[in-house]
Amino acid sequence: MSSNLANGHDETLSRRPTLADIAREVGVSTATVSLALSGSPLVAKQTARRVREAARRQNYRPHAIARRLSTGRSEVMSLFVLDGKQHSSRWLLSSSWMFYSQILKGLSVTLGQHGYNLQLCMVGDEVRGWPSIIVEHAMERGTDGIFLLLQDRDEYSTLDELANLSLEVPMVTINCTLARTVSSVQVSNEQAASDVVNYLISFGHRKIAHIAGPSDSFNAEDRRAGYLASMGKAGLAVPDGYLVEGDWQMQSGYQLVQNLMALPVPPTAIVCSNDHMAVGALEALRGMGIRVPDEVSLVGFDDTEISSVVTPRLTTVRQPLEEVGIVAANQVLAWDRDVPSPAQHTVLVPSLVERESCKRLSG
Amino acid sequence: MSSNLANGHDETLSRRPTLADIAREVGVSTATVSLALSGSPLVAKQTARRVREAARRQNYRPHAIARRLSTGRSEVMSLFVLDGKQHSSRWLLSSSWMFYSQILKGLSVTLGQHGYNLQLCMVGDEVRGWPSIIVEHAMERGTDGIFLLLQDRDEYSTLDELANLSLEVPMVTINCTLARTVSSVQVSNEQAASDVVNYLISFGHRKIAHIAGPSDSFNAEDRRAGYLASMGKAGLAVPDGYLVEGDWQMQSGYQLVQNLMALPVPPTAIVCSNDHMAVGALEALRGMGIRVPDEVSLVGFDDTEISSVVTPRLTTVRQPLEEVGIVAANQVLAWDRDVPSPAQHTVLVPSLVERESCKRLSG
DNA sequence: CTGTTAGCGCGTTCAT
DNA sequence: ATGAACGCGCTAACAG
Repeated sequence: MSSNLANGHDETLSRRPTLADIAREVGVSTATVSLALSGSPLVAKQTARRVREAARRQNYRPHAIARRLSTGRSEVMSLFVLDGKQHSSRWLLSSSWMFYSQILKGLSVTLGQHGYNLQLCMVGDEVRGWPSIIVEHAMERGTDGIFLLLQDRDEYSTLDELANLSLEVPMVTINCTLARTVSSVQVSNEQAASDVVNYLISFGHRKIAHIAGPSDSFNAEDRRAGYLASMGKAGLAVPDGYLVEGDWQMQSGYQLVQNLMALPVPPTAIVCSNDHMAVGALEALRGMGIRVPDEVSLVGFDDTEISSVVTPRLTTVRQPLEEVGIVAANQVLAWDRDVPSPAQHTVLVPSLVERESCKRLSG
Repeated sequence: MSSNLANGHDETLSRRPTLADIAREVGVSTATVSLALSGSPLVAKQTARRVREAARRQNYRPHAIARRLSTGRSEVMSLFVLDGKQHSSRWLLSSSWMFYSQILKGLSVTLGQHGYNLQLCMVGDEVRGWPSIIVEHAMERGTDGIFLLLQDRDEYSTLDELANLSLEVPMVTINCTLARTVSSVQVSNEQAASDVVNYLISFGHRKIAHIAGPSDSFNAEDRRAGYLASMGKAGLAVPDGYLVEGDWQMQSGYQLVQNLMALPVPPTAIVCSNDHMAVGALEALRGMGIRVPDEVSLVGFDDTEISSVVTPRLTTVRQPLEEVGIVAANQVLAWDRDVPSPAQHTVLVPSLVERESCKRLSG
């Protein structure tokens, strides 16, 4: 019945209670209190109960930082999102975020279940030398694990700097493989693109074009490679002008598709490296009076929300991104327990989402 | 020219160098080293140089956790994203993420500039008693500031628990005001909705309906209030059936607009509480052969990407979300410097994005 | 200018 | 079953 709510123990004490305070009240030592509160069987039931009560009465909370110093575990994992060297407006691209968000969820939840906090560090264009930032974090022991979410190819020097430097902290790259020695988790965009082309081929298409993404993007390159692989394997030619490069934005899809259709032999199917460019293409085609999918089949990538909003609804590729986060989390968690586990490289498979923008070629 | 790269100092020493190690090499005390490395003017230029060199040679990094324990600052701020009591699929809602992402950027960048790390904690439906999680974080001194991103109204008990409990850590709620005593940053959704209605009135509309969001959402309620306020102020009636409630999803907009148009006196303009429902409404109207904006004007909310993709492009409301993050960050940073600053409540104003889905009523 | 010393709060021996 | 003592690595207050 103390009138002092904030601090049940009747002392003029603005500072937070520590193990010593509660030890004093119960009349035992700090060691006993520590053991009791962590549920050790070494302490007598009776004592443990009294300790817990005192702790509650004093509104005691362990000091996380002190615990971390003592145990040597920071209880924190860090996610570095490298936003590439693009315009800083890149962060606002919905396509980037539908990407980040699901991975974030996977990481956050999985790590949370294991008692880790997730630190988010967005590194934008403005920050030169991001590797040093990461190294610093790791070496200051502010983190027990590092996730590196990369979108764009970067200078090799920086990559190596990171791969070679032994951080003594588990690290996994997400969305790409930096080096054989550094664990990674990614989705096989190459296979996805390949599947898409095969799908179109099974619909009787032979004149298949590709609107790729920027060549410094990992995903764009993989998708391009998958496209080329399937075309080659099927013995289909890729005429001049069939493989063009956009910048992810709708506008570029809008313009590039016009070049495509102006070709001597225009394609009957177009694989776009993301949904936005596909939607741009869709609009341009509509403007040109070319019907989708009757005259041209169209495929997007990412299964963004817009792909199910446009008319016709866009056939696209969905990536299991939440699982990417979960797998990545589990990889560093594994490293954390039995030290230096060898690098693992996980590749998850995407799935084709069939909607209305593709049609079997009649005749 | 040591052959031991990992540890320039020639000792069989796998552990990381500490202040003591480098102090020993230079022949000064740890205190001097500490001061020198933090660039204190109290130390002789000569000594400082030698210290820096030794530090570099030994590849020394300060131990962040030790520093934090010593200084009492955790160097961390925490963002709690409360995902409401909805289906856990809520996290995947793009509309939520276009919301989160911009705020995240504002927070992350601003805090980073001040030497703080951002911890992200997603609290979903599955976690009962989220307030205790937050309290725990705060009381364990694992964080120097708390951001609370709330979407849905929650039980009052939990709110009060948080508002009353003095955390001794600055806290600001984002997107709503929990209590007068707790700082907050938000966008005036009420004014936004009000502006929208006035805009439609200025176009000659008088029969204006509203498809609201779920009533347990802060934003939905504010928008509904703004709608009612402007209607009332203009002396316009809100007939039975003109105010309906959806669930944010396209599907609900699709269905509700059909009820609206089946009314004895159907509206000539409809304010939807988000873009998704507006797009759903758009599709339904198209299906019913009702042209937008010629026969019915339509307004969305959020300026989601889809709003500029559909035909006609949707007039909507944009919120300055990145600025919300920046302001929130600055508020806790201010608190952090000169302690207990009084609660501040900032309200930012949204802006109407005029596109093609509204038309002046002719006649 | 520099060294000494005392915490910071907790976990963890090793005695008893 | 419990207590005393030490270590984690750094900063801060004071002494010289």
